[in-house]
Amino acid sequence: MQPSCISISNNMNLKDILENLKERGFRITKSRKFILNQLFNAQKPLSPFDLLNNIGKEENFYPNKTTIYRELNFLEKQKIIKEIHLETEKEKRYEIENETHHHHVVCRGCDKIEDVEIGNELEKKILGKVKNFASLDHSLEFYGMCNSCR
Amino acid sequence: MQPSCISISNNMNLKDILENLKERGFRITKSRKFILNQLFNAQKPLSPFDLLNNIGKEENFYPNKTTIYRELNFLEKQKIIKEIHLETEKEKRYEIENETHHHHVVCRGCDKIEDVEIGNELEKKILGKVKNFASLDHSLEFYGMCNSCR
DNA sequence: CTAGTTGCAAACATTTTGCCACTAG
DNA sequence: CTAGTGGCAAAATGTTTGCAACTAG
Repeated sequence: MQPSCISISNNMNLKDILENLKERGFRITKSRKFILNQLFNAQKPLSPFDLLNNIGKEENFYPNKTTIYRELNFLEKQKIIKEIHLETEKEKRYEIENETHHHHVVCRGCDKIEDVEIGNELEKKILGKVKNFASLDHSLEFYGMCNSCR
Repeated sequence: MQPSCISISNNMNLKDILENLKERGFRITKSRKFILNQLFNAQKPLSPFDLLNNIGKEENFYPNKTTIYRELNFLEKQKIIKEIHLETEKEKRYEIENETHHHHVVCRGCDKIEDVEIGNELEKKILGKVKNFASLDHSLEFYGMCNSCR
């Protein structure tokens, strides 16, 4: 059963998200809660590898690698999480979608990742530079050396 | 023999680049010329897959897959080409480095890729948004539907 | 009960490595 | 001649698939 469309309003918490999924016929499972918990508590976007690594640290529950990948794809399709591509690594990363729009800066030294907000006005100016394309989306990420690494 | 540092000045042509490499102890080989030729003539950044596909179309010369990857890495290290990451695909793409700084817009429909220039002023404003990081670099790519696809 | 979910093994796609042979200069 | 380069097979990495078994509601 795949209900038509989804609209996760901004700033939903973990409980709301799970509730919303349940109403739409999906289940609340351990893996689902595990991944969402991890992403909600992480200070930065997590990769499948990160998640696999964190398995078993909090409770003795050991989901399979396949489950992690499948669940991440599912949550992305539901627009609950979003994919982040960083040039400094080949793995994808994911973060909770329902946050204010932001970008990231990655330290080339220690791989630290911080959020960067550039403001609505600048965002609009940037998008305004592209002509003849509709449904325009964009990715903007920064790479540099943080204070402690240089 | 790996000479210390390189500075490819802007707007070098293929001959200059090869000359520069030769002076620094590297060789002018068929694979090297093949890849650079392809990248110079392409209308968009090329992936290893694209290059492998174009093998044998112009001359009967059949470099190995490994060679393509190795050469791309070499040329990138020499700052002759640069890597482009597009969210719509998992392969890396490469383009000649010595062009004016620009970004890309990718059509989600037909995968067409066009260059986007946003101007020095805006570039500076964007970089100015990141504090406490040095040697700051950034990637900015757009994704949307082109006129013919929507 | 039953559709959604999981585990396992195996397949896949992309990229890298080791090692030896080859070649541009 | 010799360091730089290339070919081949195999490994490594990250992700997906097929299928049968399991489970939340």
